[in-house]
Amino acid sequence: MEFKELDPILHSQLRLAVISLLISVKEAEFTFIREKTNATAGNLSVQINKLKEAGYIEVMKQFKDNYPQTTCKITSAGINAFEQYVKNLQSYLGK
Amino acid sequence: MEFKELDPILHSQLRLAVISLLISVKEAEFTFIREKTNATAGNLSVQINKLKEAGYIEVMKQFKDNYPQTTCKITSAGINAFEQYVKNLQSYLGK
DNA sequence: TAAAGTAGTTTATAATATAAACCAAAATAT
DNA sequence: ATATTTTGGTTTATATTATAAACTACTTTA
Repeated sequence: MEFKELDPILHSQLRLAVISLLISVKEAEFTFIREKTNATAGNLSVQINKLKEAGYIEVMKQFKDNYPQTTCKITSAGINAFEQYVKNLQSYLGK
Repeated sequence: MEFKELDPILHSQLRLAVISLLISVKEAEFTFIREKTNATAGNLSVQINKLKEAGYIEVMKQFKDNYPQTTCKITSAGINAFEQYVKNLQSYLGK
């Protein structure tokens, strides 16, 4: 069995959680992601930016009820990267 | 679905590969692990030490045919940690 | 006996993760 | 009305990690 490369963008607990979440819900607000992942806002902000930079998510900023609102949505590149990551990870977990 | 904590000792590509390997072969020499993982010797040396420090592997040093020989063996704590890691990882990969 | 190879370790550096500090505005309490 | 707290973040500083480069110590081969 060969050990496959693990995409360093996804091989991070918080970024993996964010992508995992966005895979299931398609779209989510910053605060929702923060709650689900138990991350600090600062850390989440940084990691969301890296996922955006990588083209794995799309980030939309607007105002909702007077407050800023950041919404994230997974891209097809993000879905692909996640699927490949899971596949490659099998080489480390499998029998 | 809750995102479980991922043991930081195991959530590292190289260390995970080493443990994965040792789960399957029980005991392996440094050079064998190096070949299987395609790691540099320096990096492998450091990561093996961290796994030893964590009590996940046992490291034995001796001389074989005039050359130093480092042999690694997984401990029961290592097996447990790996199993828990895989289990927790499911919360990120699952449907 | 000089050069190249084996089997690593140590150290320096680059990349990452994380929390702390900060910012701007809105809501609330005094 | 104005001080305080809360919301929803971002930026920056720091600690941790991963990695490669340099080094050690010895052996084999030319």
